[in-house]
Amino acid sequence: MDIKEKRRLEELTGIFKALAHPARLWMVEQLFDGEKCVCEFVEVLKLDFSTVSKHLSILKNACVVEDEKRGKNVYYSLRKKCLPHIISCLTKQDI
Amino acid sequence: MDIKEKRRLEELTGIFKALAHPARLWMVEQLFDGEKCVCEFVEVLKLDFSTVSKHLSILKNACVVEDEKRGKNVYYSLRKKCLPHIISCLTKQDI
DNA sequence: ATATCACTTGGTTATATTGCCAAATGACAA
DNA sequence: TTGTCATTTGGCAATATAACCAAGTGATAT
Repeated sequence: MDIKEKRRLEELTGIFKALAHPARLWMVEQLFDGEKCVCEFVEVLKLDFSTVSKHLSILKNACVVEDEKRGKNVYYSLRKKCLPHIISCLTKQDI
Repeated sequence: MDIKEKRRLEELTGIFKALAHPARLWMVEQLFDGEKCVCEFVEVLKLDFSTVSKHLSILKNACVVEDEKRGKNVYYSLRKKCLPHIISCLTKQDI
């Protein structure tokens, strides 16, 4: 296994790691129907602002989501557009 | 968020967790072109037999792979057949 | 300029994951 | 039966992850 292959695997596992937490996966699913700002997540998840922010930065670093600051708020939106399809595949039994 | 929704998220994150390790992801990819026995993985990964076996059991518990004992060997094969497609989607930039 | 709002970053502690070694298991072979 | 091979399980130490609180930042409002 060469260095290039190792980097490919690390990038891919980075995406899976990012999705491998209930709060993060839930937030990703919320983005399926459009952007949300951080405070909207904090309200529902009942986690500390800092915790939610860190979760989102993990998703951002993995290129799963992207952010945009507008006014006082930061809006997150889905970057990996295939995720709704992927999650639907994985949810079905034995496909 | 109700109990059923929590269980759904945990099952899904279980799959992503299983894929969120380079050695496990690599093994999953090896299974794309057919079953392999544990010793074949051990040889290439240069990890302890016990380590590889535990990795495979994580993948099995997440329903990503299945195993079958034949003679002295245990053969693992892919159960989530959509994974080649999923990985190809996630590998492409911004899709 | 100062305050406030909506975050992000740093630091700490609790918990989970990963790796190895050693020991147990289960199938086949002698 | 005794041994060996292929694998799993148990236990432990090292490392990584996740949560909170506190402090920092950067935009708007006063």
